[in-house]
Amino acid sequence: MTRRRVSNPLALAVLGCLAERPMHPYEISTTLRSRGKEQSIRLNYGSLYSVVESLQKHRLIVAQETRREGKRPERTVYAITEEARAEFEDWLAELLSTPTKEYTSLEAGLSLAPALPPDEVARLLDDRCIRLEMDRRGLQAGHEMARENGLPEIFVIDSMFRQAMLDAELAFVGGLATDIRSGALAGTKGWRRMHELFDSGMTVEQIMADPVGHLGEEARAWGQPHESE
Amino acid sequence: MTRRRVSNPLALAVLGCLAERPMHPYEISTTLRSRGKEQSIRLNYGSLYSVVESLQKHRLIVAQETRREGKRPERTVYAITEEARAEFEDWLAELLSTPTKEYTSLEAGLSLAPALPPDEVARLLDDRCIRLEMDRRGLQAGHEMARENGLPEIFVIDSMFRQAMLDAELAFVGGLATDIRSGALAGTKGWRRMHELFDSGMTVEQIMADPVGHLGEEARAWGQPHESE
DNA sequence: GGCTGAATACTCGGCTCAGAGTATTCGAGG
DNA sequence: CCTCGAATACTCTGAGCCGAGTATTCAGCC
Repeated sequence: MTRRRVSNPLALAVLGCLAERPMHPYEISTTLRSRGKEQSIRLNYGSLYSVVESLQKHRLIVAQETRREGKRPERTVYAITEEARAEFEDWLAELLSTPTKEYTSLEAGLSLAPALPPDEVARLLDDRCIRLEMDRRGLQAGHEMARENGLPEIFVIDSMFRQAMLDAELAFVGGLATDIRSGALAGTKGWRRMHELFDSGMTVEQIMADPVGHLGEEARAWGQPHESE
Repeated sequence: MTRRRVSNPLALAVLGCLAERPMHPYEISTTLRSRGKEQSIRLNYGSLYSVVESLQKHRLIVAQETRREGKRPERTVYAITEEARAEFEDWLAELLSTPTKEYTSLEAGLSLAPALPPDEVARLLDDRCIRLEMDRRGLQAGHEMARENGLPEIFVIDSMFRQAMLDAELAFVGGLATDIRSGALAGTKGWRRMHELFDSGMTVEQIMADPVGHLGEEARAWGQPHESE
């Protein structure tokens, strides 16, 4: 049991919608989309309907009426329960106040980066910078449009956060590419030497049998596991 | 089909290990842990074994031998295929060069934050800052320890990235809490007024029937969906 | 008045993933 | 020499998630 009865953030958004007024699932999805929330909360039909069902099972929402309009498929309108209003606020408060470890793909990539030669990594990171800058311009344009439409910052705060993170990533990645090329990043010399040895047909095992001999004094501690807690 | 035959980043780490030498799954897991990669790549047994099976199914790794040592459970040693070496490098290059949209829980929280009153949000964000600073100290300590052990920066670059992101989050969240309290964040006045009306028993629907009347001139555009692409 | 494409409103099956549980062996300490 | 906990090496099951697919209606346009 993952602490919360229902753990998908989409469920929180559903509760948020139903806290305003009863709706049927499809209406929830269009509401969320029209408010731009699907940028911040993963939304797709499969998850939506299973989340709704799960919320219902846990009595956080109740089916209010099932009716059909004309010959359209029938729609079930759900309402939030009193208990769930408290749950909603509590959960939202937790999201805001409590950081949780999140795994990003760049982090995964960086952790394995030494497997590629340094200059290639630098080139790939430059590539990334270009793409990040494009994304950034997109976000920026969205903010300008929001402002022109009189939509205040608080309603696009999630997007502003994304932009701040994007800026930080841009700064880090750009700096890293530079430091790899200049050698300012500690360990780059050994890293480069290692790939030269690979190119001349050596294997990791051969090199690691005598790191200092092959890579120089700086490689003395490389074999050792880095504990930390 | 999600582009890559196997999409879990753990699979990439597995290929990375097997690129060094053949191993059995449990050895892969201990290797990854001893190198601190489980901080950057989600690793647990269930996923490890299903990822290995999936890699095998797609002929990216092959079972080399199955042997038992004493009465220990038998272990299957896997080796990487030539094809998979290329796949590994290509995938890793993609991770580094191509940003992908990632959903974070804070972003989800921020997108729904207007549902709580501004002063409570500011308080929650202060809380978050405290916790972020604790996490930051932990990372910092890890880096100092790594340096003392002679482990160069390139081998903890993923952790340094995490720290950079953490710093950016800290700056954003701290600034946001301040701006909410000072009113420097556009829309805060209406946001606060709205919760005062809630407290006096009004519903979202009643307010939204006449936003300007209830919230003032700045709320003219609030009902409208914010398109942007 | 018939066609087309967008919008409405879901359903379904397969795949991934988590993580608790199991069974054995080894080493240290009393 | 016996026990107890840590390490070894997985297995299993159910929950969650995805997104392509389905079926219908409606508005616009020639």
